[in-house]
Parts: sequence; structure tokens; C-alpha cells
Amino acid sequence: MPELPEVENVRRSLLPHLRGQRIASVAVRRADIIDGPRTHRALLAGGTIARLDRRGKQLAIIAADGRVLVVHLGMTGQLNAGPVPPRANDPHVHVVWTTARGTTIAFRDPRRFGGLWPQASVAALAQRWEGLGPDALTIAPEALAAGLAGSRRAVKAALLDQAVLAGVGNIYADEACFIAGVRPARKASRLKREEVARLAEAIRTVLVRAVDAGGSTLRDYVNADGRAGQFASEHAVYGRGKQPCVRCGATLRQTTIAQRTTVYCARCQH
DNA sequence: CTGGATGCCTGGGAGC
DNA sequence: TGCTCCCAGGCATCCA
Repeated sequence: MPELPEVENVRRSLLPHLRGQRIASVAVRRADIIDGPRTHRALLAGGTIARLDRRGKQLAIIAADGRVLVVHLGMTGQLNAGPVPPRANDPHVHVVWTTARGTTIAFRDPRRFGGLWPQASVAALAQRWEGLGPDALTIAPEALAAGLAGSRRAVKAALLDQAVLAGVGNIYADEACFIAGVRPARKASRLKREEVARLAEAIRTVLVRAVDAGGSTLRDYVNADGRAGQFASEHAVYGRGKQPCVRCGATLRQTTIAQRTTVYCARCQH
């Protein structure tokens, strides 16, 4: 999926299309993408959109009457907004909303790892999000330390655990470990206090930069207006296995941690 | 309880 | 070109 920076860019780009707008109609093309009640009411039909919230990689579309629709983009999910409806024969468009102003918002997800989760109330949303760790964009050192304490798994595995830290995926886990100078295979509970502090700062830094650059587009990701992100060209390690380290020139090592491809510099990261 | 492995899907690229 | 294989931003679920 898009990770936190990509979801945040979807949120920001979707906001002008939806805020204050009434959902005039909803068309469900593929119902099994919806987890929960599959009624138009659950999909916010007739509601006026008040806010778009984000926690980690999850996006919540919140109607003024309290209904909420949580959107998860999975690996290849998109929310495409615009004046023109998506092609009727696009097999990957699963739900289409039309606002009273005539804007269409399409949830498109070829791989279908994403989904929609209707929530009856903001309280239900809060309860759902209690299962997520603190949002990575503003992670504090103490909060990260608490999440890593007592965990024997690799620090990267812990960073990918949304209950520990919400928003980091494979790209930004590797990038943050590189910036912090921490090897991703280190046992989470063995990091020193200053290493955890560096890691927290690195996470915030890389995510803020990625948000500002519009996110990382590897192939599928675009924001609600169809714009690709520009941060992939700034990746120091992700996707650069066996290439020279941008900092020291050593050959970057590639391995597997938590079943995910992992790239790091053995000279810069300890 | 924790943490590792598996499966869910489609599509693109590499290699033959 | 065409075919097969491998890999990909995530995460729920099933095991040890």
C-alpha cells in the first residue's frame, strides 16, 4: 500500500473535492471490497462530508451526521476524484461516489488488498483506531521506546507492526533505519535510548519530507487528482540493493526481514 | 503470549 | 513475441 505519506497526500488532495459536499449517490460495482454493512447508507449516501482524518495508513471519511467510512488502500488502492466518471468497464473500480456538485470519487484497487470499513459513529472509529499505535508522522521518542521495549524481534519488524507504530511500511522502515544509522535486523529491545531517539527523529524526518514531495510512486500510487509522488528519487536504500551507499559508497546489502526485502548499509548502520 | 510463515490478488518485468 | 517465474507499497490468520 501506499504508506503514511501517500495516504496523507490522498487525504489532502481529496479534501477540496469532498469537504462540505453532499454524497448524492453511491454505486457499488464489487461489494466484497466492503467489510461490514454494504448498504448505501453505510457508504455515506445522503451525508455531507465534514472531515477527512488519517491514522497511520487508514483514511476516515467523516460525515456531518456521524457516519464514517474507513478506507484502506492496501497495496494498489486509489481514490480517484474528478468531473468525469471512471470507465464503466474498468474491472478494478469497485465503488463510485458522486457528489451533489457532480464530482465522482472512485475507489480503484486492482489487487484488492484494500477495503472499505463502514463505522456507525465517530466513537466506533475511535475504538477501531485504538488498535493502532501512535501515528508515525509525529512519533515521540518515549512512545517509540515503549513500543519497542520487550520485543525480541527485529526492529524493522516492530516498525512495520501497525499496533506499535501506525503508518510505516517497507519503504519508510528501511529509509528511517538508514537515516538513524540503525541496522534493521537489530533486536528491538536491544536498542540504546539514543538509538531509539535517533530512530524516532528519522521516522518523522523521512515521513515529513515524503509528504512534502507528494509521496513515493513506484508504479501505482497517485493522489486523488492523479498526480504521482516525487519522493522515490530520494530513496537512499529502498530499491537500491547492491548499489553504492549514497553516504559512504559501500555496496548496499540486501536481505529479508519479516518476509520483506530489506536494504541497508553495513558501514553506516550499526 | 510472541513472532514467524502463509495466503490473498493482479500485473509488470526479467529471463529464456 | 511469447511463455514462465518472481516480485511488489499490506495485513489477517494460522501455526509453533
